[in-house]
Amino acid sequence: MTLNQGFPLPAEPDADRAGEKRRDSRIQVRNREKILDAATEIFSMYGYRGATLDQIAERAAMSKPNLLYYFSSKEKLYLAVLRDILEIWLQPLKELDERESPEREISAYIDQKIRFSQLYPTASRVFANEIVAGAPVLKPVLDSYLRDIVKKKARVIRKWVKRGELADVDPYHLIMMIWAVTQHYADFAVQIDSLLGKSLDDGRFYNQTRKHIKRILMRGILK
Amino acid sequence: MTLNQGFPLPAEPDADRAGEKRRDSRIQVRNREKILDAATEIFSMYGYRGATLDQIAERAAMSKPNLLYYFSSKEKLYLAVLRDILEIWLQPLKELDERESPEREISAYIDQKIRFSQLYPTASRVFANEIVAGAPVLKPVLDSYLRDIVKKKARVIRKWVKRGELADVDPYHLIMMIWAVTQHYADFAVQIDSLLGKSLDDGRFYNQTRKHIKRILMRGILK
DNA sequence: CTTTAATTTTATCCTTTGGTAAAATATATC
DNA sequence: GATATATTTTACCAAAGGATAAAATTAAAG
Repeated sequence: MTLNQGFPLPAEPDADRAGEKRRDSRIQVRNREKILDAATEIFSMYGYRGATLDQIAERAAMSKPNLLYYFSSKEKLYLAVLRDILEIWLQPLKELDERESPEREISAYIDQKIRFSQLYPTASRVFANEIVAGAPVLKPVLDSYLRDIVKKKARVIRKWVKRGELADVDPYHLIMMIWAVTQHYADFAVQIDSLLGKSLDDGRFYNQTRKHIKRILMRGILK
Repeated sequence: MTLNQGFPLPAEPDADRAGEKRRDSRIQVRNREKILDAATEIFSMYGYRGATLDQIAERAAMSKPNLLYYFSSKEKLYLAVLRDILEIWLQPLKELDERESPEREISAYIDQKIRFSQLYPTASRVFANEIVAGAPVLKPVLDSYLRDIVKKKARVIRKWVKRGELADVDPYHLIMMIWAVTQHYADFAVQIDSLLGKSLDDGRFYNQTRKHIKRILMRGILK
């Protein structure tokens, strides 16, 4: 739950978070959260450049200067949003454990990823937007932090393959395939709604989707 | 090659395309194309709202008013770009033929989709942007045109299942899985570049990706 | 209750942005 | 090569957008 732990996005030594004077009052916490939620939604629809502080302020039910009292610039606000998202986005991958069976571990990983799509679809879209845009902000993180984690986990998968517990798949492609499929249900939710009239909010559909993805993928990679 | 044929996006009866006077001169054709290319790139990075006509004009190496001489508004330009993209985006799906084997047809479909990602990554990103943003412009098309095509093709897949040539997969989920995986390589190209230092431009990587996706998916769905 | 500090509002600034008008230049047609 | 037409440039404009200043209000501390 604790955000920003040893995290590669600079932890703003700015007026925003620092000051070190009085620790966040009740009202601070509440308003920050309101703003972050509103920002996530607006950024998810319009991307960084397309979003406006007016829209965000309106959705957070406060004036623009008031918003700027909490986050001193649009950029800082965007960074704060991304930081929160990346943290929860990465968590599941870290948990892949080579000592367990690939069947169990990969299955659990898919579960967690699709869960994320269900719980935080807008967050997923902000992330998608940032990456599709060429990751102007997150590039350094992708190049260092993410790269390292994925490399480590690729090794785990390769070990499973060597042990003969998994078909001969490329670890990187497998990981990306899982990302692609699970995130698709959040990022392209409108399209899915157009075609099926369903969303992951619908518990039945959620489970059907989850099982279907797992069935095909697991069949595809298990020996 | 002919764009906009029986196509659901209104075919601007505007000054832009119409006039009916002189059919597009050489210079018209050339400049329109230059603008569309530039617009595709800028829209792919910033989305509709985030993109500016100044940027597009600059990339097209002409002045903003000059650009507006060819496309009378930002919105019309965006529509023109989307129209072109959607046409080529949809084409492959239409070709799924129930008289052929699912093995052959789905394999060919995946090939075409990944090819699109290789040839038109920026176009794919414009499309992704539009959908992630909630399809403000394309929603009507998704709800009608796309919906119909997909429904028709879902029937084809179901037929294969009934004939016992395919495992018992849900046709919609299968189609979306293919979309998700193939488009991922264009839409999230930066991420892939960060992790692997590769892109679909690299012929070797392109083929490896193509085969890998197909291997896992086909194994997952064939009987 | 004051007094001090935190929060919110109002007014305003400067830049960017989509778009227009009209003049200037190039291209085509007779 | 003159005349009409198409294209490009230059000069603007009004609205939107990120940001700041300072006044007004509210909450906290003693």
